[in-house]
Amino acid sequence: MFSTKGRYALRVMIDLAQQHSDDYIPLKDIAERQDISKKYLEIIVKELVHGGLVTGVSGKGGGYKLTREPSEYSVGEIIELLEGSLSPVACLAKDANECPKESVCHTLPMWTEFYLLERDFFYGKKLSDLVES
Amino acid sequence: MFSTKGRYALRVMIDLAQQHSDDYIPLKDIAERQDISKKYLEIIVKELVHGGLVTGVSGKGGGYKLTREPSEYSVGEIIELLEGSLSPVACLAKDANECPKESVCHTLPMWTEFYLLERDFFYGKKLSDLVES
DNA sequence: CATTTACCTATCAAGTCAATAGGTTTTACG
DNA sequence: CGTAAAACCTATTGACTTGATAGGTAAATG
Repeated sequence: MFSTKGRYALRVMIDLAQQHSDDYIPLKDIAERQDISKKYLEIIVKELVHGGLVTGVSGKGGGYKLTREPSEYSVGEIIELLEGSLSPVACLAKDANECPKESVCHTLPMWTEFYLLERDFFYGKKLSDLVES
Repeated sequence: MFSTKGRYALRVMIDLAQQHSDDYIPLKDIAERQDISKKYLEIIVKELVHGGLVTGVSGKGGGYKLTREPSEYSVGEIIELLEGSLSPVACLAKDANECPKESVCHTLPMWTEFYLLERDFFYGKKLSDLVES
């Protein structure tokens, strides 16, 4: 199951996409609209900034803004940034050390197949798809 | 990510399927072959018994046995029994209380679509498919 | 009656989750 | 220059989950 980090990040991104204004949007406004603690959102938005998905500007009139068009974000990259990996099992995650039983594992082909399916699905979905619906 | 409970359960089921003997297989043997703590497997196998996927017999000569042919088990039911649900989000899980924002949720259709995809995948995969590979 | 096995209850250390708390720095505006 | 608004930063917390371990009881076989 996906945690709130990935799901809230998605909601923040959708919220920003819906404003289609060139202004910076204060986190306070997003938190109120989405009914999520602003303090908790800070943690999540920080990662979005570090990942280059949004830009933040301090001070009065500041806030956050998308760095690209909504159609240029995939849901997969947003979730993967916050959740770490979409992999169903640890041995397939990017930073995994190779499993010694890999060559005799009866389940690895299935996990790999599912992982590809999942990636195709979430990288195929664009942020703009969610805004419109 | 799936936890060890679901993954170990799958390995136990595969191990049992591979014995294709009509004898009961002691958990000790399975634990040694799979290199998993027998004590920990007890917890997992108990749930397989309660779910009716295997039968257990106590005493000398006892152990565990599948209740059906390997081709009659789907991977989905095994994982779902141990992991609780395949749902990517809490609001889609079986015992979920209805979300008040359901009607305005921009992500629910995507989660639902993914959930169906996932279920199709794991219920389509049979235990026999894993044993052969 | 001794051995082997499943079966049962409880406990535990470490980690993760979902926040909260309390600040500092940056910027715009009057 | 001062003040308000905003991002940004570090730390902490309580509850829960994970992945086991411990120590027994009950059942079946020879």
